[in-house]
Amino acid sequence: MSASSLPSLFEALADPTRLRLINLLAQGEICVCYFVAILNEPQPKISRHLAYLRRSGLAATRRDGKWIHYRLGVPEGEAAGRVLDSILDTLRSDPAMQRDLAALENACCAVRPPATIADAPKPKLLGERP
Amino acid sequence: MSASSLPSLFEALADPTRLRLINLLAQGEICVCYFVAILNEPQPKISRHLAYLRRSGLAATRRDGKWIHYRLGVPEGEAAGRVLDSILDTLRSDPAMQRDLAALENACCAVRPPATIADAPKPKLLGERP
DNA sequence: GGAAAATATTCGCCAAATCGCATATGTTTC
DNA sequence: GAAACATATGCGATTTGGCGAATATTTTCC
Repeated sequence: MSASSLPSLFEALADPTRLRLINLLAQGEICVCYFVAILNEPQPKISRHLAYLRRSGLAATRRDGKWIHYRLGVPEGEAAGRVLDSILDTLRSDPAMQRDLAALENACCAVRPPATIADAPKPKLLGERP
Repeated sequence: MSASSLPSLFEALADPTRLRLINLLAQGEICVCYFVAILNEPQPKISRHLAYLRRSGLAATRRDGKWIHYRLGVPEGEAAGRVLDSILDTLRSDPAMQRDLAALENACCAVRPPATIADAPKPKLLGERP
């Protein structure tokens, strides 16, 4: 990654909604309806911010029937990876972000998940204990 | 630093001119005319971006007669410090940024410095060999 | 094939950021 | 105190970004 691409990386990070999305994406592969349910924001808003992340190379998608799963797309370059890692670290240390992560865990493993994500495919979280 | 302040941190970093300024500021305390000379941009543009950095807490100033010296103002919070450190690291690894640093060294130690900074106070660079 | 569900996109509007240019402010010097 | 210098700020124009509301697209299900 050349420094000429750093400004656009930071533009992508300069929005509270996108930071929340990135924080969740760090957990693994998650489908859109989960973001809508957890952030509790209008679906078009979520979709626009996810599209922004995809355009900026920070996210990638996989279609699965009518669902679309998002995952982190790490920007190329070792140094950029370190930047992103420390950012993810910083996010994890924030209470509001921890609340989002807890809500994700909750939605994943709930016996009776909320109606909006009732039959959505479960996220594939990284580093899970089997 | 709470995550609610992260977006504004990233907004501050989301500009090529400000990244160049930050890269130079990482070297120590530098007065404005050096930035103007090294970046080779209009003085009001430099001044506005420096003011932006100051407002966002990333820079602090010290008046010295008619000159004003800028230095990095590290944002509070251990995690944010790590973010900033890795960003500075990334900047250092970029060729264009390295050119700026070389130009700074050059301007500092030149026998005949360019007229625009001829009698400006020399920057106080950190970690210099005495 | 038509309804329903999941996701994406368009549109109009408003707030904010950047820029170039001109000008103001503060400081020194003679 | 007036001129010269270093730095900051105001202004108008342009661009960009985010939002809500409505709508389009793609896929499944019956």
